Amino acid sequence: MDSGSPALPSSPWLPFESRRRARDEKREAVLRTAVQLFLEQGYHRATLNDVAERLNITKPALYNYFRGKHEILFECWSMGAELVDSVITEINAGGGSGLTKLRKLVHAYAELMATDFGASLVRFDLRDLAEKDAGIARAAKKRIDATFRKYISSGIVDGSIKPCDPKLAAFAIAGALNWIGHWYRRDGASSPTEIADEFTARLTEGLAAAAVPNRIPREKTPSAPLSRETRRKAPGKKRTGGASR
Amino acid sequence: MDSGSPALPSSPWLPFESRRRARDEKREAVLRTAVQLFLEQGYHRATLNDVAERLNITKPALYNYFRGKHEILFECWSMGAELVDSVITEINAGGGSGLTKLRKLVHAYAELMATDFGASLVRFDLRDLAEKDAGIARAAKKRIDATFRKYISSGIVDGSIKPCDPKLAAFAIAGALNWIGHWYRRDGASSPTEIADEFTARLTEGLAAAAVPNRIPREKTPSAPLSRETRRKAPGKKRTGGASR
DNA sequence: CTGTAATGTTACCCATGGGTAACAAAAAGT
DNA sequence: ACTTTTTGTTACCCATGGGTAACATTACAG
Repeated sequence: MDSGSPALPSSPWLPFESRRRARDEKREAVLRTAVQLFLEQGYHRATLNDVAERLNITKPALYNYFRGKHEILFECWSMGAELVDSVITEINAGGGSGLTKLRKLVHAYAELMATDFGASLVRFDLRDLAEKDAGIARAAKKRIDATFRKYISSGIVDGSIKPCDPKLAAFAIAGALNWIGHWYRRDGASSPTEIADEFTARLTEGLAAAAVPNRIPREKTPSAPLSRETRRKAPGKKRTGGASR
Repeated sequence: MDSGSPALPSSPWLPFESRRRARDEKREAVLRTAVQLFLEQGYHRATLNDVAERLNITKPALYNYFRGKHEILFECWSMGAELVDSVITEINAGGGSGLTKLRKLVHAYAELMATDFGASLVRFDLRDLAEKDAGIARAAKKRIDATFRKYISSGIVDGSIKPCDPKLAAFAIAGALNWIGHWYRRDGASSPTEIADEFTARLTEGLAAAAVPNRIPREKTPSAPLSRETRRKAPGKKRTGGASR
């Protein structure tokens, strides 16, 4: 009975004692635990009781923070989407040819797929979302896809990428990247960085107009996909009024 | 009551009349309908009642042909696996460099992903299978992955493919291909053949050791991925004894 | 202290859907 | 014809798990 280990993703609810700390930290703790469980067991097999149990609370307590299971799923998915969005924003801010931007995107996206929230982006089934949320998700996916195509197209224009069908090329690249979310294991042979490096080379060398140095030119690529502070949410309460998100 | 359209994948059970025909045809009809429903709604949302309804029968009738829902899922998955296996067998029988074989595989696999049973291969969650079946499925996946790696490795040896990490290269290629199963729509802009041609070029030109003609050399590539007769099952009764499969 | 809001808990409800039992009606033997 | 097997049907069972109600507890304002 007393044996249970202290729950892997450190839980703000210590078994039976001090229960303080801010609301948002708890919300996030729920999401971290949920995304992990959804990934390892699948959304339908993972129950809210499971999620609650890992957090040392009971199912109804979850309803203090979320409307229901689908909302948890959606917010997990959103976390991943925000990560991608900030990656894109960062790349758009910088300069470079179409090929350069594409390589940055491939590299950062590959690393993202090795994270829980990143993987949730491609392993969760949009059909499990409420119709409204599914719409948002579809739109986000479309934006991401459009970005791949845009980089490729502009690369063709500026001469850094050889002519090809941007749509299918984008599908091929995104597919290879998304698949990482399905096979990557933390205890596997390759580290996220190694994978990202190799994929960046492999997926773009066929597109490069001329023979170019293989490795991604590390102009300023940070080791982490993005700076920590970029993705914070509005921390305001909730509970009162709008379901806006 | 009489209005219902005749159900898209022609059903051997006509609404309320002649019920003849062989057992196996019915089994296959169940699988065709099931795979379609599982793909369009997802395994957990698609109910056996749904499946039965589309076939003009009722749920318990399905149990004349299958042990339960997971068996149906597994057999759908198996259909896809058999298709891939026969593709591989065919390629292995033929000759050619590592690169040539890889291209054939990419081409055939791409076309397969545009079929229901092919897509089921990558869109069904192995965790929904019984542990025994899941083992079989994992083994099959491993064989397929091994084949990709083998072609790449042998291509490196025979000089047709430039040196690279066969494992990651195989993941990248398989990922791009598998993703087709997620985005391909019959009513989309690109036909399966177009997709297969483009992917064959796109995914292998970066690997080719020298500049080579882009398009796949159509030595003998049949338009259909494989000959119809290759994949028939043991048609014997069942019911008595062995659960062997 | 004391009232109120925030957060938990225990004890339920109940829709869903896989699976089964018991029976009906064709097909197939004999 | 008659039994027997195959293949359906109708009518159930019941485990699961999301969601809710009612109550307990703690934090904090005043």
